[in-house]
Amino acid sequence: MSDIPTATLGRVVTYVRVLEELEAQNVQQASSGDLARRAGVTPFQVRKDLTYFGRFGTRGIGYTVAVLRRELLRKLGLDQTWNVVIVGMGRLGHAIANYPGASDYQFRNVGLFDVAPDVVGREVRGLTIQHIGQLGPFVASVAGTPRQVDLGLLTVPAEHAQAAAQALAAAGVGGILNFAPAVLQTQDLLVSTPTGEREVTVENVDFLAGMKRLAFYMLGPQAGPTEETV
Amino acid sequence: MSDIPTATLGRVVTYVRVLEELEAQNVQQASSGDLARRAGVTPFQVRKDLTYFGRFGTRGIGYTVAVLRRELLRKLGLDQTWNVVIVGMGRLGHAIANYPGASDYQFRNVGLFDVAPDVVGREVRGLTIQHIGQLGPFVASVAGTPRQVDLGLLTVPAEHAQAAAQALAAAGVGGILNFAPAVLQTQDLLVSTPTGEREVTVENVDFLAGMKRLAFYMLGPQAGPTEETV
DNA sequence: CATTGTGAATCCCTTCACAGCT
DNA sequence: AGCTGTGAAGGGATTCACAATG
Repeated sequence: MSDIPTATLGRVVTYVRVLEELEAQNVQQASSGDLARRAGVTPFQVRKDLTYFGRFGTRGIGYTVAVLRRELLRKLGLDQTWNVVIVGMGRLGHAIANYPGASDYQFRNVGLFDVAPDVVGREVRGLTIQHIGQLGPFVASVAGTPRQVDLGLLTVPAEHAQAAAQALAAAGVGGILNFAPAVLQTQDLLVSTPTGEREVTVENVDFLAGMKRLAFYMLGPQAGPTEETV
Repeated sequence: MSDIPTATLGRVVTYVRVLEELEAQNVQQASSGDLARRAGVTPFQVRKDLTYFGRFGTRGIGYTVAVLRRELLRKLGLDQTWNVVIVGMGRLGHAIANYPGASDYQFRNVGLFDVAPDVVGREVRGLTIQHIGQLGPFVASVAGTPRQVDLGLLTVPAEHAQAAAQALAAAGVGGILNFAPAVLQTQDLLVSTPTGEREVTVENVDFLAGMKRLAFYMLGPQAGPTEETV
């Protein structure tokens, strides 16, 4: 399934967002050029990217916004519900737990975890923050598909990221979105699946790195590339 | 200056972090293999990436941690102070304003902005949140180098991102770190420099997109690539 | 003798031109 | 006539092999 270039995957996620904007504006048809302009890429790129997922357009006309959106959501797995836990309920964890739009797209917070005694027990959006030690038993107790808890958001300080990731993998969480400025050593992060063990999948979101890249561009005489997605 | 591949730039920022970890552990020498392991890349990649910035190693020995770190920081512009404003003081803006480690690396918050009357006037870490209308006059009043305010962090809702970005560019802020799930149309975002006008430089940090990519990988039978940096 | 620095080879992604539909 | 879908060309980035060197 994953012979899709990761760059393409990132852009297709953007196209879905653009399609939603168009739908909200009651636009029914859109050409690759329309999508390209709004997504900040070339029409060639849009068409090529879409071919990885299927054939959705009508020659001479373009794409039907609602159809393309629905199809892409399905192919991306965003038409189903994904259970999410957050590990690390500091300010960032709180911000994300409360983020509007995270509940769109079927991402459902089902558990919040931390180690600090003064944080554990507090309630956020109807969920009680649990101690990280409860992660394993909690995941085992959740009913869901395809696994019980699909994604873990890691919002702990960098020095605890590896240990927390280990706890997530051990609990059976298959994908980690890592907000900590640290490189997770995935060879240690094994998660068991029906077909055996595999390394956990990690995506990093590092805004400090983004600031540093920006700073570097600011150095240049005529400053670097415009628009660069992390 | 910027004939450096953006992929390389992203990794070099990671190498700096790795070098800091090593320095904290009192490690004095490190080979490309050592760095590679900790950064999650190949030794080839480390060496090739470093050649874009200069020659730092000793054949047969490796790199001197302190020297390589210092040199890279200098080349990346991270040995100087960068003035930062945050536009959008919701939960995310607050989390970032309070983020520990953002003050390392010479990123200094100098101004906080929002539109909501109940937010304007509040104090965060010694800074009073100002109304977005004050952005222009405020930037003009700041003394700094190379420009007065170097970076703007955009943490407003997606539907206001373009307008807020416009305000930042008009005020003379040359680089924007965009946290909103929206594609900024940079052709409208012109900032004046000593050598004329140029488009503002934008980096996007989109954690919702990261979750969606992860969800897609979770679909695959044996799940996609491990470690993928946004 | 271990490790760097780097041209050359390879691979992958982007760009393009155009054939194929509607 | 217009726009999609795609094989082929082109360009970058990664990988590699090895010469250079403390």
